[in-house]
Amino acid sequence: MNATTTVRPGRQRSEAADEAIMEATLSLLAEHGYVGLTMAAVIERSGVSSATLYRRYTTKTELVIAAVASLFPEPVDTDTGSLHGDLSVFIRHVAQSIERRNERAVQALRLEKERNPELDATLRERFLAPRLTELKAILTRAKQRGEIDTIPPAEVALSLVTGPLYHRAYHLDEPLSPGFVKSTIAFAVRALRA
Amino acid sequence: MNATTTVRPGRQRSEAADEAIMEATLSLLAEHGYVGLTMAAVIERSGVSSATLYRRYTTKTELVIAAVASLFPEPVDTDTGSLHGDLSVFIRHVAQSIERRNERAVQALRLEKERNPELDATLRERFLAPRLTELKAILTRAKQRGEIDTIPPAEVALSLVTGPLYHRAYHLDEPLSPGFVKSTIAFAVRALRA
DNA sequence: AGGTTTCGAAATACGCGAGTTTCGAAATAC
DNA sequence: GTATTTCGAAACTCGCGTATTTCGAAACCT
Repeated sequence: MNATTTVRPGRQRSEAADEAIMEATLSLLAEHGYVGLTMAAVIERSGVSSATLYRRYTTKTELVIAAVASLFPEPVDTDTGSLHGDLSVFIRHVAQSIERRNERAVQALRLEKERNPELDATLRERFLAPRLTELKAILTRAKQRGEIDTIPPAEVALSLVTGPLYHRAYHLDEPLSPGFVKSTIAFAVRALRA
Repeated sequence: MNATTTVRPGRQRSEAADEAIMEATLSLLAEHGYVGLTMAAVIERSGVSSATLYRRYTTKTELVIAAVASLFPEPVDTDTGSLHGDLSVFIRHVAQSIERRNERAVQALRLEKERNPELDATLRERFLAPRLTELKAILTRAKQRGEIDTIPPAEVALSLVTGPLYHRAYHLDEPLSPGFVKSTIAFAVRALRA
């Protein structure tokens, strides 16, 4: 009924092309970063023609923002009844996300955020906000159960809890093995029980 | 006496130009990343002519590797007599390094490491190795004092101890305030006293 | 002093990436 | 069926980045 769903005459836009473009953009971002991403590479990998790509996104910036905005972090239910259980689910979820492609694509946009406020806002909304909300809920429940005395700022807690995962993956280039994830969980629980 | 110190006839290479090139390269790396770094920008910011730059480094890769290799992490004496004291010095040192330019330049090379083994090796040797050595010494002393039972792998400990700092600086874009650094130190001490 | 090298300034060749356009074929609303 | 729109393929313009070269001036070893 509204403007976006109005059916236009003529041939309809291929949904397969849409998905192929997003897929190619995200994987190329993860591999080569924002500056290293080329429209030509997107065209080649997606198998789409240049006319098709440019009719949807006239600039590279537009394309990247659309690709990032298409990402929805899968929601998680972390309410297990204990701080250790909640953090365990939360940390494993983040670890899985890091080892997939999306998080690498996001990470590759770090320098670009400073130059592109819209990109920065999109990233915060899609990735940071959900994590902060979830962690805040975990801390609130722990407080109610008496497992922690005071609730630290969610942003501080997020850095303490997930920082080690990113460091191992991106600085050391080591896999997030089950053993390492377990260590991270144990340390996070001890840290928050101040 | 050896080949590198042989005095050549004619005008000597300007040491000021050497430093200006390294300085410009590192700051531009931190700002724009490897792909975003251009020889023209190095020439402009360093105030050096293109002939001067290219006589020293014929390719961009060569220039970047030289710039990274020119970095010497300032050594720190972390031996204070207690685990808390040692980690306090260590973590503050890393935090300062992150807020300076060099660490940002190194971070910007993350994607490039995968394509350039020589760069990867240089980075590990200059940045990772000294940190691991220092942390290992801290852990060994703590073990001898009986402050910890077992010595964890140095790489695991490094991620747990410094990961939060990088996360806050690079993911949240928040400053490493004294309060946050203090939290990180407290977290690390509690974590290692398993 | 003479020969050698580096210096800054500038011009140049060359390739690559962004963005546009043209073309004929295919799909679809009406 | 007809008009409209999208499709892939391909050619094209334009600017920018890499790398090279030329030139005269300046610095420096012997």
